[in-house]
Amino acid sequence: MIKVSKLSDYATVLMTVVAQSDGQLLSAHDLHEKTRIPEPTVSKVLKLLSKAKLLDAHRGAHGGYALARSSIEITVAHIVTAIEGPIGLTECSIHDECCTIEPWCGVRGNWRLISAAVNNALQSVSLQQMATTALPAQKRHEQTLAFNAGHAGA
Amino acid sequence: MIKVSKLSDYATVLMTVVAQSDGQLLSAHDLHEKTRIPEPTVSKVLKLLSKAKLLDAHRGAHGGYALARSSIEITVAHIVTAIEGPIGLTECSIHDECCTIEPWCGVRGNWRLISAAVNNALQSVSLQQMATTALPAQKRHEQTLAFNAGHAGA
DNA sequence: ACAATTAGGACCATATTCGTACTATTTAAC
DNA sequence: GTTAAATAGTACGAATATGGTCCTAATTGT
Repeated sequence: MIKVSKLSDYATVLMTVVAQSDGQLLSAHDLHEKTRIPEPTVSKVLKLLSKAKLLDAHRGAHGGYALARSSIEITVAHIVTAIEGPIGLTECSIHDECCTIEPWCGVRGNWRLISAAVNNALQSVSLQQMATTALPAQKRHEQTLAFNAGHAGA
Repeated sequence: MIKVSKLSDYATVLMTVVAQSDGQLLSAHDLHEKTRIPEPTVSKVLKLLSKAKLLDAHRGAHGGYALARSSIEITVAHIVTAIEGPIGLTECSIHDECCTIEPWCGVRGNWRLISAAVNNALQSVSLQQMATTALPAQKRHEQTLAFNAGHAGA
């Protein structure tokens, strides 16, 4: 199975919750309580998201995290990249270093193109869309709901 | 980095070579020589591809493998699925079993949609396209070259 | 000053992946 | 019929990646 790491998955959950908090600061502890993700792990993920400038961190008493940009401008691709680094399906899609079979390999160019297509798929979903469809129904209908239209054709 | 396993990568290389052999049987040993992938590993991958009915296996002396279907009908998605099982970016995209945070998780539906989009990207590239663009230039121009047009918009 | 909070590492247990090896089965050629 | 060449299936070990935890330092509101 092609998969994103568990940490990336957690990251989307956490970002979604932050996006739903209307700019209020949420600490690692708060987010642990809301998501039940183990607290040290929450902390680790938040640090990575902050380092990638997707979250603003506020230290000290009553500190916490908030979105660094509007949820419309943040995509799933940003989140995954923050945790795992550049998106590519094979090593050679990202680095030029040859693998051991490189001189006999004719498919490298193809993998680069496929990786780009996957990247597009992830870029086509914004955090706002994630946060909206993750909301209970009564809140959801108040917001734009272009999710399916947005990426069904990808 | 989101990635397919090395074995899946090998599988695309091997399938590409088989596709370029005009229906002639190729043994695991032949393919090892053409690709420099370690022979036991070649053998393992071929078994998986055969089990998935992407290759026909012929046992016995002068046996080997050939495509089970036309290279137009085989996609990268088929190959990756043969090696790694169903394509999904998170566990919950494929299985309904809840993960530990399931009751607090609002993003599962979104991951299913994103996984479907990625799946589409992989389905949009046929083995024929891989094999064609992987060929040396003089052979390549004799064949259809719709690769870029085929998935650039995905 | 103190308490609450993030920053940045280091660390370990576990799971996964990759490559290999072994045995059984099938089939063509002689 | 015997032999050689090939795949089928399974099991296994080493290397690697991942997930989760913990510790110390730095920052900031009360």
